[in-house]
Amino acid sequence: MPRYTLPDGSFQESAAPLSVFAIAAAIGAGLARAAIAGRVNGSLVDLDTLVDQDATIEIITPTSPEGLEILRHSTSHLMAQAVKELFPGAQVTIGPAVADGFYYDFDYQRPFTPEDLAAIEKRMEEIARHDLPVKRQLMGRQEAIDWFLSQDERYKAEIIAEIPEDQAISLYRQGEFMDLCRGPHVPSTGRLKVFKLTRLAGAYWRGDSKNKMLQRIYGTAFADKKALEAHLTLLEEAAKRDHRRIGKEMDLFSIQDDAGGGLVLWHPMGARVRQIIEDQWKRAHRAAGYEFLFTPHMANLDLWRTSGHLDFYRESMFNPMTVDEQSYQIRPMNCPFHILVFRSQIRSHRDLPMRWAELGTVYRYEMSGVLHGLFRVRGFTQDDAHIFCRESQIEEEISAILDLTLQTLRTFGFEKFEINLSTRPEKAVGSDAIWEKATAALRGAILHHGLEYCEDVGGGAFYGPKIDVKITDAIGRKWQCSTVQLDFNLPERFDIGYIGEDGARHRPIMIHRALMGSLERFFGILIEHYAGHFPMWLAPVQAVVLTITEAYNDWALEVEQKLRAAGLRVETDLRNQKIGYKIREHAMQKVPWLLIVGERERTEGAVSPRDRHGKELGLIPLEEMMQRLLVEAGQQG
RNA sequence: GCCGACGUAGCUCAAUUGGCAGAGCAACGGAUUUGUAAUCCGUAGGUUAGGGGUUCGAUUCCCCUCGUCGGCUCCA
Repeated sequence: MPRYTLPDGSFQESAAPLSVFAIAAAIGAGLARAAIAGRVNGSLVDLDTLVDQDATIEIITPTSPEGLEILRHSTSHLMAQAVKELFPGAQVTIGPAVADGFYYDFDYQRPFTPEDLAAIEKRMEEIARHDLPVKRQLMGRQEAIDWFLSQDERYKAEIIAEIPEDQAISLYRQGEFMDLCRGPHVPSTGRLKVFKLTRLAGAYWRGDSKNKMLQRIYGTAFADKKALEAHLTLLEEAAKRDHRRIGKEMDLFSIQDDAGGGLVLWHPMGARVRQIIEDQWKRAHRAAGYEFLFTPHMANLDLWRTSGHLDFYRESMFNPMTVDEQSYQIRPMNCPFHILVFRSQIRSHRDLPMRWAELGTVYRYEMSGVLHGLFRVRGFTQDDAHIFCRESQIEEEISAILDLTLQTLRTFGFEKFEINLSTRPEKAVGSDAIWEKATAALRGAILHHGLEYCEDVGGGAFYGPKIDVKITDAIGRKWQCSTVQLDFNLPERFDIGYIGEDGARHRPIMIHRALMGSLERFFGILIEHYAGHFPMWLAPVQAVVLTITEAYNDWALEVEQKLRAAGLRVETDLRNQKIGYKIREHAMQKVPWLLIVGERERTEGAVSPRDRHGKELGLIPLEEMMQRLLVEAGQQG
């Protein structure tokens, strides 16, 4: 008599073994209707799985993250079936659920077109309407390979051949369509109601550019129409916030062919924001005990040979240039220079830790196809720093870095963080002991801050463990900017050392870290986070004084001059235009405050402010408004 | 780099099956002196990304180059 324990701790008993579906039905008719799969003792299974012994059972519905993933995975099968019906020669390859939808890769003799997409979607709806049962079956390895080969599905046969021996081969059948899949899946195609094919793309078989290019069709699916619409709205919102578009509208920056792809030109308004960011950064670093360095943009190729970049970073570097018969390399990183500064004299343990920061511009070769606005460029400025310290100082230093990181990110308006600790990969330099110690120190620093984190086992770089911090923006997207990375390699390669208390020479620990990562990318993220509506302290123009007519130019200029003298970024618009026209123009430029001046304002030494939401504050004496603006301009975070 | 889509005035977009390349905004000139998201009139603005081909004729069809956009690990 199996006993089924449910998530709430209660349990169901049954005289005979029940299927997951039957258990759901026993709990409630509503749950049975919503159920698409189950979790039995922690493993996801199909609804018709018979549970013949005691087990913990959870019923999966499309509203849970796992349920949604199953729904999307099943929708990708539905799409594959539609494609096979419409394009019989197409071979199916893989079709997983991904972050916000699913895809399926096909090999077909000709490219699919947007019209094909519409036809596929229509056929999917038809198949869904037929409500075909989706049935799992096991098959012998060779039998499965033979079957797929008989269908001329060579990719599937290849996949099966690589499945570990101890794993069962399962197939899912819906109508005439049968696909290799681990499952689980929804019980029938009728459960797939809300889906949409979104785009076409090329994708290499197994993501390897040496392999054949397949055709990927992306789609998404949701539990209900409302969720799909919410998703589409989010996409629209993201498009509205696109930093490339806002960057152009607000004249912040450009990237032009005449200079080259991935090379950013910061226009005056963008440069203002950058300068504010840099000033803030410098203040915070001074307070945190950093010194600043300036180092060259290129160096003798030998430096990069010594650092090892020439070996392990070559694909990301521009080709060297020849100067006086010597090879020079434009820098992809700043670290070797900081090492040279360290090595320029004998260092004592009393000097450590040394914290050296640099807004260092680096150049990296990115394939033309991956360049993307400010997010993926070929030249960018890192808010880089290197800390040289003793082993015993690691935890304290990392802790201080985390402080500075979170403080900085909060200053720019980010509140939600996700922390990742990456540990020793298989191929690594440095002794197990040092890895062990360092990783423990990183962990300790994270815990010291009471932060939650995920551990990415084996995800570290070969030269040391690292901590990455992801931020969440205003519309819920995640971005990784900050990274703190221990390095056991470079100190070794450059043979740097310090004299310890014992009079012997010791190897310092080197920590690389960047808070914003790339100023260009961070600026792009800020633009999208705020949708161009920068808070006062970051806004390139904080206020514009608008005149009703030319008669008030004198007062407008006086207002501008006074606010400027107080340190505010203010402009005047004296143009002979209607006030509505001027308001519209500066509102579209997302200026936080518009100060309107006319007869009444001049007489009373006042302004009539209008905020960025269109709210009019009425007549306010200039002095009072100036104080308000100064207070707002001082607020960060 | 590879696959696909795209490339028309500074910007946003038109131009029937191949038949004189257009509009709005912006710019410039003039008028208007205006009270909270577009005042009116006028002027100028183009090697239709670049190159080649087919054609009596190409923005339109074909080829090449350049660029932009969406993708190219997310485990059957």
